Amino acid sequence: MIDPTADRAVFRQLADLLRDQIASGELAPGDPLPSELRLAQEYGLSRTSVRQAIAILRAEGLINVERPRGTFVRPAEAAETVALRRGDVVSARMPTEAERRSLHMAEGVPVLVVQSADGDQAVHPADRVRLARS
Amino acid sequence: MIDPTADRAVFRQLADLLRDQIASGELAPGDPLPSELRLAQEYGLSRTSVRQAIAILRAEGLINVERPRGTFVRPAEAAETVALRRGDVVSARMPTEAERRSLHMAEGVPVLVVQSADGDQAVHPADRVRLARS
DNA sequence: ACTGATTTGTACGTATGTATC
DNA sequence: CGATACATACGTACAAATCAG
Repeated sequence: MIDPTADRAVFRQLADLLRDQIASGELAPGDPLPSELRLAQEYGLSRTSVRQAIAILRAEGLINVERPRGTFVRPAEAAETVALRRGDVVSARMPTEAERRSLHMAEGVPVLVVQSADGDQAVHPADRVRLARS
Repeated sequence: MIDPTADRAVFRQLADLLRDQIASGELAPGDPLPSELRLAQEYGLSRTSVRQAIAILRAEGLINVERPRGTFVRPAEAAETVALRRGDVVSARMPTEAERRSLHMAEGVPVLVVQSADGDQAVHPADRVRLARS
């Protein structure tokens, strides 16, 4: 399961394991992950290592942590489609803290930045917006 | 400077402080951050708290950690422009571990996903690619 | 070639706080 | 009110890679 003597750090191994369970659907959107304490006991790790594994999945945008209710597989958001206009240039980056708060964004979600020809700039949460070139 | 009695966690306060220094240019691209030990001593924090602050900036894509050389303000990558075609739909998300390795991507960098009308899908590192609608 | 210092990474432990149930 | 679960913050120890001398 998890091999403390392996080259890969144990918290990375745990993150891999949980990521695989999410990817395979064994852990479906909305499902709770086992609590940190349960995971620590089950795999024989410290709670610190479990939290490092969880932190990886948070940064990847795979889970939501609702303190202190638990940790859940993130469900897909309903995405609105925004039309691109002539001369628009699209980029993506992680939001600043301020942007995350003001746009009510979850962790591990990038922003799409649309720079229009006239110099205006729009910033969209990438989990709720997709861009279409008509 | 950092207030242990404040509502905001000390490691978040330190992250704010460093983020501001990067945003203002006081820490310029390529500049090294003080070592974890130096930061811990300077601000009277444990190394654990310093590492949590650093982790935030890593997830935001603001710094590169080169072990054991040090931690540096991330310089901007040279970005190639890719043209969008009729019917393309653009989204962004964090890469999987496998994608990050195969595309040689730094931490805290999203991918741009271009779904073309014929069903093909292209995945681009968001720090090296921008998309243009002609 | 080697040695020691520096720096980040991993992994453990403890204690306490806070919000939910 | 107690149990549960995540958050914060401290500490220790050792590993691994780089660099200076």
